[in-house]
Amino acid sequence: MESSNAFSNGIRRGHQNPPDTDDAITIAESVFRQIRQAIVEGSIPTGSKISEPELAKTYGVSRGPLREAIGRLEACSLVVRKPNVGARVMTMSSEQLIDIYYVREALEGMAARLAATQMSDAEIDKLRELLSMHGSEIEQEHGQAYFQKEGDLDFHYRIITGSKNERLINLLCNDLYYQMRLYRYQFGMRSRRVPRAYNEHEYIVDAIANRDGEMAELLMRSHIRSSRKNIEQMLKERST
Amino acid sequence: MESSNAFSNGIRRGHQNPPDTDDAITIAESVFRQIRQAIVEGSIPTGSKISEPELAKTYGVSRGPLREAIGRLEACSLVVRKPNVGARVMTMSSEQLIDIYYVREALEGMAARLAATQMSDAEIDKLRELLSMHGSEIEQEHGQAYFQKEGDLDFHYRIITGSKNERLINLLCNDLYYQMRLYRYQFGMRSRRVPRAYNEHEYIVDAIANRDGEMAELLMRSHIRSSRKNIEQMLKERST
DNA sequence: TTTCTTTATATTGTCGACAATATATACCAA
DNA sequence: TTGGTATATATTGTCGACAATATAAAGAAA
Repeated sequence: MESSNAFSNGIRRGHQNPPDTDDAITIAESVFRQIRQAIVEGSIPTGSKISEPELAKTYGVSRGPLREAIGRLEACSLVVRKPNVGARVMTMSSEQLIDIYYVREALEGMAARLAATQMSDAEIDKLRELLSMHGSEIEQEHGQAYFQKEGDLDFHYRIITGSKNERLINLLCNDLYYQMRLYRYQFGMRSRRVPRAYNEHEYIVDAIANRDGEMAELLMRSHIRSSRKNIEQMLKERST
Repeated sequence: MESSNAFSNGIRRGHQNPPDTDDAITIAESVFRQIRQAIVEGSIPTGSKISEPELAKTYGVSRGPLREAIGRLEACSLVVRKPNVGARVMTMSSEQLIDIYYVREALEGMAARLAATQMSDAEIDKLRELLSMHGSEIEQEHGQAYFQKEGDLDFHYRIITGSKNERLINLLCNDLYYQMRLYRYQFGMRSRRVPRAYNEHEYIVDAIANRDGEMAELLMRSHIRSSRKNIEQMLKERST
């Protein structure tokens, strides 16, 4: 089930969506998105082999565009390919997961810093709206659902795009965040820090609203660092 | 002319090079590297169209592997592709260049922080050697050559790999740094801050040797920020 | 039985040809 | 001449078939 946020088709070009003309959809691109979705949802389990003839039949396409799709999946690290052997859906080791958190800390910290100067007042207002909506959802469902779903990602997504830094946006939204979603499926762990995380979100928005980039970066980094430590703790408990 | 540093064939997998077995080279991969080299060197000028039939003839391969190569070039943003139209070698706008510097500031700052705890004493020693070698080169040639060549990149490269963070390494060394090299060709601007940059490098190594990650990150970020401001200044002067 | 070699099978990599789309040229009307 | 339409050309996207490589199965030697 495709969620309603903006992850679905990646990022458009540039800062403002220009007249959405002529982004013709090719078969390769289409099957790429389908497979990506299947991987992130877990329909194609992690570690499983990507058989070209099999998938070609499944999606009713030739091997040509399929291989191109696999190439793109490899580019965003969702599959790993060995020459003359084939491609497998990535499996994230604990170390790799932690690695990603460090990258996120650096990148999203910068995004928050830039967002503090680049986001329009209107965007900030909308972000506040989103957050308060999340707040009431959490009260209703005792915080279970929100972070399970894509709500948390939605918040981060807004700030990332708010940075208006094309490269930053592409890196985070087209690569890392799909891997994060895959990991959520693979590890299937629930966050125990929903209320704290929500509060941290609020502080971050405050800093951005105050146009305090330095503070926004600090808070975002701390926020992601806490997530990482939470994960590390869980991994430790799990391994004993 | 391929320089002798390790950029040539990207990054191996993992932290230590495992027995270099079975990384069979496919035609697509081979032509990918050739074209990438040509783009970075300027043999294929920025903005020019990538004609599939033409390049296929040039490199003596079929369009199949060539298209795969182009796909990989697109993945690291060296070419930009429009469906049903074709691919062009990327042209970096000033804004895009600045965008990259922000990403580098975040990522390499984190790399320096991690390197301070992850690099072995031996690695740090070697880094010091490299740096002092650079120092004497600068004295000899009055600082002209060093940063023109890949020496500067070499230094940064060491620290990035020193982070031992696979994801970080891939992002920086496989994507961003090729684009930096392309930009150096496209803009063709010489740095006026060679002596200062060299000193900054020394401070960074000191911080790493002291195992002071916090400081290393601060210094690296400051170092890259200065580069960015230098570029911004040049761009301003150039535009008037 | 185990281990190595050899054969058979399947999958990936590569190629050339065809279809679909976009660009360039020629033509006509105003 | 200018503008628009229609044709012609070239390029990209897609397909099916063949070659090269790896994996699985079968057989031989210890």
